[in-house]
Amino acid sequence: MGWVTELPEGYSYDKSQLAPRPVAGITVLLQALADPVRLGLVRDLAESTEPRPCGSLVQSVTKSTLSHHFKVLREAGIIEMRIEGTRKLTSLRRAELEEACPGLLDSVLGAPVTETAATLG
Amino acid sequence: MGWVTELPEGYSYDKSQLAPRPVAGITVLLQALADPVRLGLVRDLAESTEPRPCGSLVQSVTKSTLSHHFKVLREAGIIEMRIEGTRKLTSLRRAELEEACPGLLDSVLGAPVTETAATLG
DNA sequence: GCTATTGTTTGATGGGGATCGTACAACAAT
DNA sequence: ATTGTTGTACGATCCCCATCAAACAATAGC
Repeated sequence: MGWVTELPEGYSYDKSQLAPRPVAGITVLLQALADPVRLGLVRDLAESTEPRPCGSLVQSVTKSTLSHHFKVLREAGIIEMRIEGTRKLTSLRRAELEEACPGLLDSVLGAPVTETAATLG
Repeated sequence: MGWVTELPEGYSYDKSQLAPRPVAGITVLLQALADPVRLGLVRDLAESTEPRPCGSLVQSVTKSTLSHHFKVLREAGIIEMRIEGTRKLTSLRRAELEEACPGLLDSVLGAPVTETAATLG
């Protein structure tokens, strides 16, 4: 494993990202959901009962951008990931969200899809 | 009323702001609520049954900034205002919000106040 | 070893938004 | 008219964020 000792310049994965975070406060939650791409991700995740690999979701955006959005959702405690081979399976943390802010997810998911990534830019 | 005919340079109030707008789509709604100052305003409005003048709410911010936030809330269809003398009385549009996105306002108002303007901004 | 796949990190860029100060609008009252 | 009160518009500034390209991390399989 030579790569562990020869990192370019403080470059490495942040493995703590895999530990699910506590659900954030209401403002951070709303900020995380108030983006059309992220809301689309959450909608897609809500529709499938099984956890899904990142790449199987919305394509209107680059991998790096998608990874950024996943990070925001993770840090807000909205989603969690687990490694499976070279993939990371993502799932909604419905129970934790419901406990932290009852009704929020349901009301957001129940709202009509008015804006998409294309609509808002 | 000489002031009506002698505007400096396209400078005038936008009177259409007083006509209540239709409640915006979910993304715009969430964006409007995802700011600690605006969320504080909404909380304050929700606590008082009577409409309140703008100046009687949160003071952590300048008048102009406050006016900006009210504009955002108005354009999202979250609040409405009516003129009374030199004041403008503001009120939450609970029924319209409930119809557009059932449960959203209740879940947001029910969430604990974790972040304030001081905490985040 | 090498290669392919999947996701992350960094750095750069562009746009939007929160904030403020200042000037103005609109009305009330004297 | 002048003054006071309440809110709005404009311009400037600053900071955050969404986006991308390119390089890397980590695993799987040959």
